[in-house]
Amino acid sequence: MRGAETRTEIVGAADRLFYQGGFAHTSFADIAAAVQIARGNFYYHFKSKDEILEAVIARRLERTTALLAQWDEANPTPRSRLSAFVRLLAVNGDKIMAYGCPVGSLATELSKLMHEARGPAVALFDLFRDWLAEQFRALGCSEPEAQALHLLMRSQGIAVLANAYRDPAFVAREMAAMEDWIDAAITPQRPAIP
Amino acid sequence: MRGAETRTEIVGAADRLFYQGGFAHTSFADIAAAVQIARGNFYYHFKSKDEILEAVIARRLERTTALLAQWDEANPTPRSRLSAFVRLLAVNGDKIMAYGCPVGSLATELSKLMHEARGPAVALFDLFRDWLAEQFRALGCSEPEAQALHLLMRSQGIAVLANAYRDPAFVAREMAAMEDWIDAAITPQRPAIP
DNA sequence: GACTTATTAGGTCAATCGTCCTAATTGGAG
DNA sequence: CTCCAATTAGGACGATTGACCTAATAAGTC
Repeated sequence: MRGAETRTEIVGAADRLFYQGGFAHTSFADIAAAVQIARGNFYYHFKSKDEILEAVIARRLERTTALLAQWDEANPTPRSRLSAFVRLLAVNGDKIMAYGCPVGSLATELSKLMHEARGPAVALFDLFRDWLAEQFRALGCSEPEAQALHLLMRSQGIAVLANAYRDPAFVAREMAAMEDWIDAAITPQRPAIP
Repeated sequence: MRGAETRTEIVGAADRLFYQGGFAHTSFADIAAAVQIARGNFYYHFKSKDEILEAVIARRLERTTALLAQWDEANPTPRSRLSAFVRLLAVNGDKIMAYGCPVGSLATELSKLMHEARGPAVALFDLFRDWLAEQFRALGCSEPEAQALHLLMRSQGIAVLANAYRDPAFVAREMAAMEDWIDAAITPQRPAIP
């Protein structure tokens, strides 16, 4: 059963390298060097590079699902759960400033490559969107899905500019603005996205 | 002087291809096919692929500067100029849904490649940021640069999600939300980013 | 029209890419 | 211990990459 471990190591290294350097720019040689494995050995575990990408996306889907479940556990109220989402920008602040958002940058790259895995990559967005919408719905908001996409939109915009300018103050300021927007959005008298 | 025309054609084709398929994924063969030119001939006009990228960024800086000047001309008030910025999301809607934002996606890619042209690419953001800040300053806002970055952030977030979901309704909704935010931001009694 | 420069065409280069194949090695089952 | 399957190591493949070189051509200039 050593094979399964190797496969996991490959997917883990590929995940990290795809995030840091992009999918197209990461070669088998790069992954092989990271895992300390022979190059040809990849094809015992994966038939092609695209198959590694599939596995990486599957891994991210699993880990994201687990993260959202953990947020559900750790936060009793929908409002505090939304804050957990906002705080992710601070938790991963350094990585985001160095490499951008793993979800957004992968989806954008696969779109440009016209890669068939674009759909599965966008499914990562779906996880966050549906989870966020669930929180807004629990808070009695009128348009939970639109509000979820709005939060997702802001997090993506923050990630892109954080990566471009690498300014922690900007991230902190926009995180606070997100919190303010949430508070305003869940106040009944103000209906939609202000 | 045919040489200058050829160079312009090369840069124009490279600009489009870099946008549509990304910088790393676009080969000399791709550009050559687009311009109908011999591959080896590139090196008369450019010493390397990186030099083509420099020229593409320079071209984008020029064209963006011209666009902003045109917005200044066409719009008498700072408020209407801000709307011109928002409308860009609709004007380029189809391209954004297909390829994302040319500025954001290039900056993100060059960041991952650790390419030296990342700085010049981010300078494209500077043009928009400074121009937006000028409008907020003219409107007597207290933090024009932060507000400029906020608008830039929103446009980037919209571009990423528009590219991911390809949903025109989402873009239209968020454009309207941007306009509402601007109106609230330039109302004196409400200070900063709400 | 001769001459010189600017421009282009076409071919070659080593390096690297993803892919594939086969022999060696490992490790558990009988 | 033996044997068989699982796993790994290592090299070779054709294709493509960015880069470079040189000869042919076009375009002015005198």
